[in-house]
Amino acid sequence: MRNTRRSFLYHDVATALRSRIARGTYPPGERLPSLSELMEEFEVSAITVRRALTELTYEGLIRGHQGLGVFVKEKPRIHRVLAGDPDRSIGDEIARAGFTPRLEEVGFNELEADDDVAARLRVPRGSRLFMHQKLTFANDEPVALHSWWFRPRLAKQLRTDLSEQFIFPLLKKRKIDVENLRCEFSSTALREEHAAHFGQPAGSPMMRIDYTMTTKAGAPVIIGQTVARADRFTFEVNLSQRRGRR
Amino acid sequence: MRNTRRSFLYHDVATALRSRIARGTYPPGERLPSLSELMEEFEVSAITVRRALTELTYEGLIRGHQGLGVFVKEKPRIHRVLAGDPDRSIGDEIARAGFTPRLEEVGFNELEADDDVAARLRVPRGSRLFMHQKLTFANDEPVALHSWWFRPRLAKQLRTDLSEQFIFPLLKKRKIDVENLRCEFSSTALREEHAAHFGQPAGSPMMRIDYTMTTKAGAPVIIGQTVARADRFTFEVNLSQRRGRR
DNA sequence: CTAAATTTGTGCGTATGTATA
DNA sequence: GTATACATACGCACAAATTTA
Repeated sequence: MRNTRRSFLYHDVATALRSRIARGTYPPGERLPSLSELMEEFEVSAITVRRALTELTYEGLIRGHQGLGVFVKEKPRIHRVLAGDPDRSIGDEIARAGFTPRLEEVGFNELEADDDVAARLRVPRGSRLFMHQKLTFANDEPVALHSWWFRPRLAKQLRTDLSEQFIFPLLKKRKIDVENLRCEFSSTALREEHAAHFGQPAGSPMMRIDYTMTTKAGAPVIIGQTVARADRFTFEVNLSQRRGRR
Repeated sequence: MRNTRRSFLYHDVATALRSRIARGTYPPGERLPSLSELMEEFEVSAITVRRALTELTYEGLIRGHQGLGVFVKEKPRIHRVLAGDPDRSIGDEIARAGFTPRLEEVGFNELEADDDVAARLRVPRGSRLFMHQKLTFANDEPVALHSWWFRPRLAKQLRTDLSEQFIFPLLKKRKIDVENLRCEFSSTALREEHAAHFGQPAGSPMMRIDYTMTTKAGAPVIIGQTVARADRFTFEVNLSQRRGRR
């Protein structure tokens, strides 16, 4: 008798608020009624309203500020087209969404390949590699963290420009031709080690894209990863279907 | 003074549990200590443990069963390669992940195009269209909902096979050639109207892919959408970089 | 078959901390 | 300093699902 899903209070409240946001009763940027007002209106306790608000926060619909109130989030997403025009960078796309883009190098480190990276780059475990990490901001809010792993030679070749340029335009400029780009999209929770960069609690919903750039022969050249705030991004790819690419 | 992030109890508990799961102290499939045991160990109240568990549930790490306990989720993801080999369907990929795939038609309806669909298919608002919806299961658990919108003519042509076949192999069989496939990846919360299909609460983290199939000239032929459980899927695409595709 | 025990899940009342106006 | 409002945390009660006696 699993279908007799009785309803729960917090769920009803969350649903009601969701629909008000969707239909514009609470438009983007506006403040929601206070906790105590919502308690009165729905005739429930604080913890029930709280739980409903927590859910909507996870969904990226609202954001609370202590002492101020809870606000409906502005919705424009950054629309990132992967492997599109290499002259159009993620910076341009952030600007198109109406935000001011900024770029900040987090680190450029030498390290030894762990199991995961070694397998993806097809180098022996423990090999010397370089990792480059960059944060992108939209209106001074960090929205995506990009990590790239290079073999030493390529790392030295690109080092100076990496801190100021995005990688796709850079590769084009340096005439390093990458024949194939494999992207793996998944959805994760913000990991503890990345939480500080985003100023958000570990566990926030994130999108993750793992990149593998390969030569024509299929040998991996560069691997990378983007961890982006799930509520701020849409990623687009265009696939042309000319004969089976296998 | 925003950097003096004092720590919170529920956060500390969540972090501790997360790391135990990560390092295998609680291996996949195993039961976590009960609420009251965790309360004792961490010397916190029930509500604090509860909130930590709620977070891990949102992250897809654990799953609770009333009367039984809380269990670490088995992690194999279904790895879906989009526009890869058209002979390999999502069913095969579910099987590869170690689950039994199943397919269930949810509906085939005539409807009038709303604003969103009309714009994407480039038909007048209110045009007659057909929508086809299918659920895919892995071990009898619904994991993805696929929706497709067709113009009437195409809908009639494909109708009979749609309930039993996946769309990519079907198009190949019928020699309907689609020159370009645009995929837009985003991350959303499970909507109220879809919650019943998945037997999960509205707001659960989902991945969403919007498809637009176009002819060489760029005219949209079929549009579709996949809503998939974020914790169960990885989507892969392969982009070859031969000359700027614009 | 029934009853008790265990365990998760929902909900209330209350207190305290902290950020903002 | 004061008022407001969100955020965290405690103790308690009860409902629902499962196992065990």
